Amino acid sequence: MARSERLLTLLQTLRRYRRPVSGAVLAEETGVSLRTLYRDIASLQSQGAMIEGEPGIGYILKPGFMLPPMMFSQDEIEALVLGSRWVARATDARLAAAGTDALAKIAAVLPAEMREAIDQAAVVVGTRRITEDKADLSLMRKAIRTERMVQLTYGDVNGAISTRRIWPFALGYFDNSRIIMAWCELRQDFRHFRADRIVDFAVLEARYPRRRVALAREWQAKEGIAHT
Amino acid sequence: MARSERLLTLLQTLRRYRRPVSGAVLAEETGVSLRTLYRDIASLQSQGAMIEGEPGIGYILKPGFMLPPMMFSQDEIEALVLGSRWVARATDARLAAAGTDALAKIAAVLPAEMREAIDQAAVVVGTRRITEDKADLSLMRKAIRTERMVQLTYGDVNGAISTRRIWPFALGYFDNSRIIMAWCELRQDFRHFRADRIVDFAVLEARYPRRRVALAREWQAKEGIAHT
DNA sequence: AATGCTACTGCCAGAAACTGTCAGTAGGCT
DNA sequence: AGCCTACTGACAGTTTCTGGCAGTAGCATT
Repeated sequence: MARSERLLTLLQTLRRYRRPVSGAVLAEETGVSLRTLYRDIASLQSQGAMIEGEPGIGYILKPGFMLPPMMFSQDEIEALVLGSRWVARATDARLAAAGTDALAKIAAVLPAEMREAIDQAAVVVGTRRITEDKADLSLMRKAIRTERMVQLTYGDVNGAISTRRIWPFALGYFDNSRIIMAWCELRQDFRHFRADRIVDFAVLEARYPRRRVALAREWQAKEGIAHT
Repeated sequence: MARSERLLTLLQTLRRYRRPVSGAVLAEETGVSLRTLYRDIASLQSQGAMIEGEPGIGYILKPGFMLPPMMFSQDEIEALVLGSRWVARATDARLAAAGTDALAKIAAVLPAEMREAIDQAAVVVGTRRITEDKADLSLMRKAIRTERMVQLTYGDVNGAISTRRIWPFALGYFDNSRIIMAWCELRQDFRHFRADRIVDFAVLEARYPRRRVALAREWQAKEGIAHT
């Protein structure tokens, strides 16, 4: 197997394990000696892969993804730039920061002329400044990703405060507000919750009993709202 | 020089030339024999680089960019996905298609579990369906990129049709409309033009005498509208 | 039609890089 | 203290890469 392919295989193998893996195991799985494995790890790290190794423990890959080299057309780059810019402007603080970071990473590897074009791009996003949310939406996104139940304290239209347990499966970014879509245990039905009306919430340890994707599909069928 | 670095150098060299370059020239610039250069070209092509070679002509790199391998965090991937999705939904047809393509390319190289998460992502974009434009905005974007003058036939608020020559330097995507920002020769000042009020336009061969970036900066200073 | 320039492929020997083995240092866990 | 682990250096064998050569074929100009 060619070296470059082997490195991708190694990365894939590392991803499979959630706990630290010893170099010996990785070496056997990729069919290579331990010495070479150490060299491969070093090679991946020098290319930006976030692999951490500790003596007595093993290797672990920080969550995230390594993209192999790929080609984007001018339009595609422009779309990525514009999209990231919109994210940076119209979503919650943490996701916005991630959008800015991603943009910076891409800009760093583009030729100088194109980098300048990005800094002062031909495409501009104009959106009303979004309303601020008290709730930490990055936490909510994590709950959605990991399919965790959420204990929600919510103020409805009339200002009445209620507490309920929900199964959040999607987060919608609309022109001027963020909406959490969830199954509501209280109502035994799908409910939408505006982020700016959330008084407080806590992510519970318990996973909800259904798959997020299935919930989203069912909701889509019921509500008939396009969301692609 | 390591092979992988050399390939990136070759790509960079290819970008510098706008006309077809012979393999011999490229071989000398990258400090390698002609035979090896042919191998390098083949290697780049197999990695997705859009390099075209014709006997008797030379090599030419189609516009676009090759991203080297790089690492994105979970949040950054999510930001890119959400951004592309917004682009696919809220901009003109061609840019929207580019956004979808870029998303597909990224999805194709992510591990299966993550691909599924993208298909039915935890983040959803909700935007009012945009109004349709008669004008082909991809042409306008190209005019902006190449700093070409544009002959514009425009209907103003009162429905009065006028024709003027403008120097377009930016395209803004707002909640419900697209706005072309330009220097207007008729008024000798900056003007905004709503895309849905454009009756017709033609990209002229003549380049306008100022740099797009400079115009954008000046406009920004004058209007004081944040656009980052 | 002829000539010159070019892309592209196969072959082979020398050069370079990679790989495995061995030995040794150092940090974390029980 | 003992075990597991990451990590580094040295060296020989192996593999891959590279350059030169020869040959085929497409494009443009004369």
